[in-house]
Amino acid sequence: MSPVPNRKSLFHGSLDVLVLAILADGPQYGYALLKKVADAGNHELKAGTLYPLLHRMEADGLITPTWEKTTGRPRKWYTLTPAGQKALTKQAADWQAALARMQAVVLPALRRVTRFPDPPMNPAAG
Amino acid sequence: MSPVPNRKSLFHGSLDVLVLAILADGPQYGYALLKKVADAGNHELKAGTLYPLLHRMEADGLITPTWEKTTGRPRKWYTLTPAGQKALTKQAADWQAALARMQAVVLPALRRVTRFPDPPMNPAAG
DNA sequence: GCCGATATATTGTGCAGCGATATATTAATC
DNA sequence: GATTAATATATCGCTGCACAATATATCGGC
Repeated sequence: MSPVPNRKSLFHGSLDVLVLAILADGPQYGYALLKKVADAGNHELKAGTLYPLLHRMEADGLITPTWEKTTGRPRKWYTLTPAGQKALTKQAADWQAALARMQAVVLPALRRVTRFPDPPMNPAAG
Repeated sequence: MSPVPNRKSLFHGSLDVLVLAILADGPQYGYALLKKVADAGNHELKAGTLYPLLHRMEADGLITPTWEKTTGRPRKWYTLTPAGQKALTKQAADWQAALARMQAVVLPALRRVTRFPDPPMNPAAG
């Protein structure tokens, strides 16, 4: 296990959930993940972000690597372990809960502001 | 304006959206925000996080302060400016979009993993 | 006088995410 | 055969968010 992370921020670790979720669909190698996430229109995942993240997840036993020798540079395929599936279940559920609470505040506010974009200065106008 | 922030991470700035959204409902002072967020079951907002955040938003002209002299320590009420409303509109909309893309990946994966929590080792069982 | 609650604020630290860079392999282009 | 581009993994240093710790101020209750 890597040292206890300080992931306290509201949606810190959402990248972990994203990667775990993709791997739940089947093994992937890093470069393919980069392209996949970029193509899906999701927040562009950078190589300098992904590879350390994969190493962390591997160190935590959530994913396990297999080298594939193809033409060109060899690919490192990552497979979700049972521990990884468990982590995905928990983290994704936590994420859903946090999301719901967040949405309960944001959606009404968004509606309110969208409906009244620039409230009049004149109190008689209300 | 403060120098261009490096807010690139997936849901970085979600705290900003949360605070802006609450302020869209009416002016609040810092300590009340702390209690409000904690009571709402949302990720507990810490004083060491909130006050610098409020100062940043004030410096960016998104909110404007008014001191209230009450019994006890004076309160600093923050009101959403028109610029703040505009920022909320945009940031919350961006947030919704990012969310939808994220959910499109996470929800199916969560269902899949929940339905097959521990796939059998025996290939003949498939 | 002291403690606890209320209330704002600053300082130092940990670390996630990123830009920049390095490295390896192959195919295409010059 | 040198150069470029695409594929593919990896590391290092920087920035800035969020937090713990701490300081400060005012009031009420003991």
